[in-house]
Amino acid sequence: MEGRRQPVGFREVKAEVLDRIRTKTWPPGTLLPSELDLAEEFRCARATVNRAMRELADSGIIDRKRKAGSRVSETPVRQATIGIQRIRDEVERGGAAYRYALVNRLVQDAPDWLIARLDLKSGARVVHLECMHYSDSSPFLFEERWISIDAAPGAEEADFTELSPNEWLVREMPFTNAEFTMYASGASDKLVAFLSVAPGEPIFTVERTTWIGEESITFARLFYGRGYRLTTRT
Amino acid sequence: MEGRRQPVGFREVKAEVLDRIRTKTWPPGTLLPSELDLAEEFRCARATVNRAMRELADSGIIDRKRKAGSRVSETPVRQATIGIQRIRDEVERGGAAYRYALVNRLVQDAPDWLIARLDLKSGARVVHLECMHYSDSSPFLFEERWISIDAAPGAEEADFTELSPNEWLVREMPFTNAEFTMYASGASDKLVAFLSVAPGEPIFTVERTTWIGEESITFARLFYGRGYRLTTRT
DNA sequence: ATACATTTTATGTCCATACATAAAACAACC
DNA sequence: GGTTGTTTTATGTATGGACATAAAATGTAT
Repeated sequence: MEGRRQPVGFREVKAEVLDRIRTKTWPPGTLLPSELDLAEEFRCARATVNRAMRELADSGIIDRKRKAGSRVSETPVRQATIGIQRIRDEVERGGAAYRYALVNRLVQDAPDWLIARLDLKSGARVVHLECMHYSDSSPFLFEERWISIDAAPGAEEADFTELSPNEWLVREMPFTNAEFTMYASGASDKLVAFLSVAPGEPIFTVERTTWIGEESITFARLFYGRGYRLTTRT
Repeated sequence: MEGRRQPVGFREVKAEVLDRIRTKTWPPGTLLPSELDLAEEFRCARATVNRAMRELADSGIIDRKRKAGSRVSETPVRQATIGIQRIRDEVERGGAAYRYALVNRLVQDAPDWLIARLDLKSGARVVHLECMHYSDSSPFLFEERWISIDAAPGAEEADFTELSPNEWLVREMPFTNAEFTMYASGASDKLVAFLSVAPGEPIFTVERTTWIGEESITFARLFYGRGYRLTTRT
């Protein structure tokens, strides 16, 4: 007879299931035991198994379907997460001092490509900004941004000389939804000047579109300085 | 008197809390009501509120601490997720035909930088591979890869002429942990030949280190062809 | 005042149960 | 055969209760 068992939590269940998958006790495609069976095996409540399995499903390791059960994913689509933070925080986390400078500010009619991208009304007006972010006085990134005045009326009054649009938006329109696109581009003449790079030099570039609910707020293109690397873990 | 209320689920709680944050009923920094209070307000169980709040915390919108309570995050670190899949699936998802070719295969002593990166024993042997992935016969990406023979003995026998190391690893060593680093690099002479690009042309590059548990398996450098874009949403 | 011990409290987790729901499996029918 | 309705079942979620735990707040002794 064993004594009092220590409580089995969802972490243990998750770890054990993951281990059986890794060691191919349950190879890809296997139909796993039902939550009820697993709960019985681990001597815990079904809710505990459910949470473990839900988290495994969230990270793409198993696929679940009502009635059909859970099976080990055959074509794994693993979810890697990137932590997106303010540019200031990104710089300061590296131990450097952050500095910001507004390069250009302009209120204009939204160009057609922007109307299409943000799904604006034709003739909508936007604030167009160009700014620099520095890390210890060396160029960190050049930012090109358009803000919809309809969606963010305050943007027309804000002058963005002290506060970067990045921080202004985080303060005024917090907790939006965003889409990020990353690619490599070659440095244009403008970037040569601002980022101190050679013409055509590879630039890590991020485009960011931001919505609040269904309404689009802003589109930004971020050109990172030489040597920038973005890291993430699964 | 109202009739029978419809059940309030964690989704509704989450949406309502999110809405109050967005509309600045609860601006950044606000200490939110306790789970018990929210459960009473929404007339649901605390577990329901707990799940809603846990998911908000997971996505970086609120910060939670025992006893201290939950507050709206002031310096939001939003989590964006990237779906990582097999290169074949990535190509085929774009509607193109996938083709793979092994360029070079070599068993060698691990170079020092790789020993450091994968934390290998000194003198460890690795399989070094170079391969091409095509999308509809146009170059999609050039892959440089090293696989630890200690961690994946089968790699010494596999010839990788038919099956790409990417797919071989997914099949043989599924469900590993990985770290991704993305940056922009300039095309080297080798890449000029394989990716049909100009010398120095900006190349979106990904480095991927993979572990199974604590043991590192493989390191890969992926050079994507012209025009590649990686997109993610929060 | 400072250091240490105690209480309080909000979150973290687990449990047993219940009912909802989607989808597979089956049966009945044409 | 094919179509349609019914049953079964595994997951999805809600509930109320319980105890664990971390950390803030408070009290106590030095």
